Amino acid sequence: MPVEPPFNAPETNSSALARIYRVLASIPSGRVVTYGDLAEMAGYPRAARLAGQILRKLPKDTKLPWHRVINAQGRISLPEPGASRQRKRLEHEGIILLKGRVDMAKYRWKP
DNA sequence: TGTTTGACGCTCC
DNA sequence: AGGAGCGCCAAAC
Repeated sequence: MPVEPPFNAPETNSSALARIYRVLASIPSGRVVTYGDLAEMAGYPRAARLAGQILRKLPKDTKLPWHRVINAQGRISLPEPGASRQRKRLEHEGIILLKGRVDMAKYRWKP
C-alpha cells in the first residue's frame, strides 16, 4: 500500500530539475518570472530557494533563458559578475532596469 | 539520518 | 523606502 506523497511532491518520477528546466524554457523573450513563480509553475509552491539552487548550478553554456528569472522585488539576485551578464541579456530583450529594478507590473509573465 | 545551504519571499518596523 | 528577522523547502553533504 503506497503512502500518500508529500503535498508538494508533484510526481515521483519527474525530478524537480526536469520540471524547473521545462518551465524555464517556456518563458517568452521579453518577459520575466520570479524564483517563486518558477518553482510554483514547476509544481513546488513556496520553494523559491529550490529554483535558485537549480539555476545556480546551470552550466555556463546553457541555452536555457536563466536571465529571465529575478527576485520578487524586481531585482537581480546574482552576485557579480553574473549580475552584469543578466542585466545585459535583459536589456537586449527590451527589459530596462530603472534604479536597478525591473517593472514587474509590466514584464512579469503570468500565463 | 540529521544538518547545512542558498541566484528566495514576506512581514514588521 | 529599505533593512532586519524569520519562515520556507528540497538538494547537498
